[in-house]
Amino acid sequence: MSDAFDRSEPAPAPPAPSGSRALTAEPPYFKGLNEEQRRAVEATEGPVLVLAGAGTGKTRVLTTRFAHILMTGLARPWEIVAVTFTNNAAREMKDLVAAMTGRPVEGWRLGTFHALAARILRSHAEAVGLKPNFIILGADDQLRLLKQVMEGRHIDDRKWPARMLLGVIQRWKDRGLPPERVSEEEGGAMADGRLLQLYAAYQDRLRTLNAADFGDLLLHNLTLFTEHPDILKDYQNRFRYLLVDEYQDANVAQYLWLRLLARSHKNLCCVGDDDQSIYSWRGAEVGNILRFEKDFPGAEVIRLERNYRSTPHILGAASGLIAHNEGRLGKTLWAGIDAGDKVGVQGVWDGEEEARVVCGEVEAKQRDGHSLEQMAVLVRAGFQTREFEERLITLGIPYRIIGGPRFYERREILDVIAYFRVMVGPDDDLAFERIVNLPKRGIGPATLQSIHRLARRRLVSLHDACRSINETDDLRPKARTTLAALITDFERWRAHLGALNLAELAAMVLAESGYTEMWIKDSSPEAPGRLENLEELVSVLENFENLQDFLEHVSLVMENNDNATGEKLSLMTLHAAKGLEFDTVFLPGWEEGLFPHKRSLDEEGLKGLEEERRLAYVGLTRARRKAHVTYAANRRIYNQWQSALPSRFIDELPEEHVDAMAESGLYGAQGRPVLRETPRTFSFQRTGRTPRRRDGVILEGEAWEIDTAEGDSRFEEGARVFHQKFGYGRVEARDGNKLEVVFDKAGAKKVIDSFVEPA
DNA sequence: ATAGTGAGCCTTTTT
DNA sequence: GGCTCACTAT
Repeated sequence: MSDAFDRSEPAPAPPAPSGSRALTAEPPYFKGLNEEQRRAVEATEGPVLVLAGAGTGKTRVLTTRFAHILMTGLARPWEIVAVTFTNNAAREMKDLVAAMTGRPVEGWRLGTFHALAARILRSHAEAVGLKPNFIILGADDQLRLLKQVMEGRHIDDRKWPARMLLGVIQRWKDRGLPPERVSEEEGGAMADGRLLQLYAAYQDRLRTLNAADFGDLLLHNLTLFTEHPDILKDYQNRFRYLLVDEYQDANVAQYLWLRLLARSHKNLCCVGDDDQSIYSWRGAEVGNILRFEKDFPGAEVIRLERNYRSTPHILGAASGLIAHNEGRLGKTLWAGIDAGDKVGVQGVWDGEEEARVVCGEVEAKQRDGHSLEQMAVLVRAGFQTREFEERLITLGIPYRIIGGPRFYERREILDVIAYFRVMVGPDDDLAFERIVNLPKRGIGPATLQSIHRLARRRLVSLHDACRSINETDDLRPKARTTLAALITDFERWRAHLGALNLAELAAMVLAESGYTEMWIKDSSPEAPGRLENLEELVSVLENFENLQDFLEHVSLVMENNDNATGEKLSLMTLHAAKGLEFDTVFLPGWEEGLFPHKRSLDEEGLKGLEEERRLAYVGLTRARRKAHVTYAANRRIYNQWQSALPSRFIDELPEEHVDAMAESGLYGAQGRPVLRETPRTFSFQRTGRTPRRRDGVILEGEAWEIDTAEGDSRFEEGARVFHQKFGYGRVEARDGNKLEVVFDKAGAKKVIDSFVEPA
């Protein structure tokens, strides 16, 4: 943090009145704001809650407010803190404000909660027992660390999955509770009643490793602020205006953080929508928004209800749906445009047909001149995208998946980063452990354990233990020399740290460690993609001065950017879609069990159901002109066919805003496999809009595949074929509809005829 | 002792 | 279908 630089910047002068605007004192950015929006922008002093329904210009208000504070000289750029939840939102806001004000963005306190908290923590790391260069652990490391701690305490990972325990610990952190503040009972019977101990031990390990996980960033901030009032005071004085986006997503820790920072000046403006609260499972607390007026006495509440996005039919459908929820603040959205199309609701036979129908509709829209950029498929769960992807590939429709595994969560990226981490901080045991046998060096679990023992005995890190391993005869000579060589390698690379630029250094490490070679030799179909990612990583490194900065960037900010170019259809989860909008939105999978998701209902009951309903509300309100809901009677979920009823949410859509579509032929069997002994029990009724299954016959998976083939495969021996997963290959042998194909990359595989297409 | 193979597990949402 | 765990061949 370069405060000296920030503070040396001169205070902004009030905007110079431009010639044409000279008569009206009103700044240009006010143009087009409605009454309420303008009020939300102008009410700069004191606590303000802006209840902004979907599509009511929330982003506009937030950015204009930021610009307004800046341009009127109420505060200098670094005195305004603007917090978002996603990097995307932060970037968007930055761009918009920069465009509005024409000012450079350096020194702005605009970012995600996590990024801002990390920055503060770096400045005062010692106060919470960390060093300023602490590393931020991702999900992967967290889990491994917890597993290690569990192993040390003989807590059975089978009986108490580390994943689950980590979840509980994270919820504690979300509530701002360090181990010493969790009540004894709360741990309950989990982990044989020792979960609380486990939490404490986990935190100890983190500190020893000079590491923080995501939750710690906020948690340590709270500790810092409460134990060091002088530091808090400093930030309270510095941060004169606080702006918060998506307040309904804030967890308790984030709420406390805001409350501490806003305590003296109270200039806190939170924008949110209780109807779009969809993150309770990761600790978000709708109560925050419902309690705002109580928490901040004298708060002004401004409602934005004029919707600028969707047609009345879409709004009507969404409003009718969300009205089934209790305990909301209540808003009445209204639109000023023509009615538009009703929400389409369509039942289909199974997931495959659903993908066909939706993608067919996409093609039709495209032919009518609609841009793929303006269409999106929003699913409940990640796995649903697969069927769509397959269909889109077949049809040759370009698409992008938003969300999905983050760039930095990919295996190869984590591996390389682990190399870097060991270079920067040799004591980073987690990173060291990750790469010590990567590529394979013959250092197996047994050898690793000896190293652990030695490290513990001498109270040094794994890296240092290896360095002195030659003094002992714990290990076989072979392992010893390998390890010695690895340590030497690291020392050599480390020596180049200041001299070479990062990209060069990375290339060197990748080559000399044998890591790149490992993937070159790998014949799996993913290998080429991984190599590409490695190249991308190296090129990203060009932009960084030192590894520290890069590692921070990677763990907090870095996103997928491999799909930036070209016009594409967007595929994403409903969660990922929040804040976005499209002309046309497809909402597949509206079935009981999937949406609302069974697990949500099982675990959270009515609360879970209401959150699912809000998710449906979010989905519908993403659409500007048209929303298509579909549901399938049968779905294959990990290789098992399951039948399902249409989602209750479909029944909750007001009839007058819905158009139930039943295309003849959709249910006809022509061109489709005829299923033996499995009469079609799912029929669409033209009159009612909620078709129901008449009985519960379940479709067998085997019948499906066998009956797909009419006879022998359509492929000749020797034919070139393409498989979505394995790539290109050559048919070697046939057996009915089964083919034996030797793939160029993936080797010989037996595949079903229908899974490949002519190359 | 390690690496490669096969069986059985789960599978929402993510900064 | 992916991941972890256990077994077997080297």
